[in-house]
Amino acid sequence: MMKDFECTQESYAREVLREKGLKSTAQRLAVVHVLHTSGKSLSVGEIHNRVKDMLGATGLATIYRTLEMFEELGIVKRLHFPDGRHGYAFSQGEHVHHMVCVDCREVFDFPECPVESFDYASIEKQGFRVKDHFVQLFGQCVKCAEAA
Amino acid sequence: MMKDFECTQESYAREVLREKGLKSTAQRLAVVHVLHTSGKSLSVGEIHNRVKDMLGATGLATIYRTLEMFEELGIVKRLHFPDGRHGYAFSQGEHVHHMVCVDCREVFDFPECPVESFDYASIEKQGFRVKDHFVQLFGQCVKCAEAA
DNA sequence: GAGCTAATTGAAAATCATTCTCATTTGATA
DNA sequence: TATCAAATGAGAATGATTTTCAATTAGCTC
Repeated sequence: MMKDFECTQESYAREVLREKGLKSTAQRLAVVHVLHTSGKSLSVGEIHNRVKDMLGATGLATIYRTLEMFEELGIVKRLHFPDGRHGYAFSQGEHVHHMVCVDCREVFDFPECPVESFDYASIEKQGFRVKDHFVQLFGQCVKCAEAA
Repeated sequence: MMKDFECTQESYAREVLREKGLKSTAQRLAVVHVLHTSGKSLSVGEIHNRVKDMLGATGLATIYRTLEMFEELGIVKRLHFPDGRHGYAFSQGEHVHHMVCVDCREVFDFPECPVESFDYASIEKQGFRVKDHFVQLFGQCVKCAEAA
């Protein structure tokens, strides 16, 4: 039970989990595997289904718990879609932002942060202290552009 | 029934509604009023409560319908919070982004768009055509910084 | 101002998403 | 391999959102 599908991403997750004294369960590694190999962002339900394909019966609550934990650990990133839905994508801890194809939901990284270089002067003048930011691009990927 | 609380923002909303052939109902104008005067982003439930204070019994579904419609019309903007919740803020159609105080949820605009000036070259090279973006800053406003 | 009509609403049910509870199982360590 | 806290599964509970449909109303027209 477990292994078979081990790869760099799972090792990375194992490492982060160990550091925090958390257990590397089959379910948790399966979530990493599913998100990493899918290449696109997935909804909670999709993740649940794919994990069930790998492991058999798996509680939905476990998926929720795992995703919440992984987000805090920086292993996954929650994405918001224009239609109000959201999904999760694998993310190896670094500061990257994502572009999402609105058609196929595939996720692409762009490591240059558009906000990083932005001059906060006018904002800080109002006394607002910026602590974090959320940036996400929407568009259409090559494949979907061609298909259209 | 209606009026009393008419102001520039309501007029603006009326105008947008008329242009689209939609009706300016008391409920719709109340949503505009509530969002505009609150100055901060509100959850659907908060909006519902405040509208009920103004108008008496009002269906929650109407609030949902109104917010969805207003978002399409550019009258309100949906904001996402780090904890997964979301809220709505008044927005007069222009392209602005928002900073949200994570403590009091007050919303501040910043009209300069950090992404606008960003060089998409490396992205477009991948064939990805950027169509829209979502940018939101999180931080702490003066009042909350002082209170802490 | 009254009448007409399509758009809008309220209320409750239905659906969908998320969290909680608790008995059972399992990973990590010794 | 025995131990035990951590993690899981199943389903109930909660919360958010959408749908349905009969009743109401805004925006005409006269």
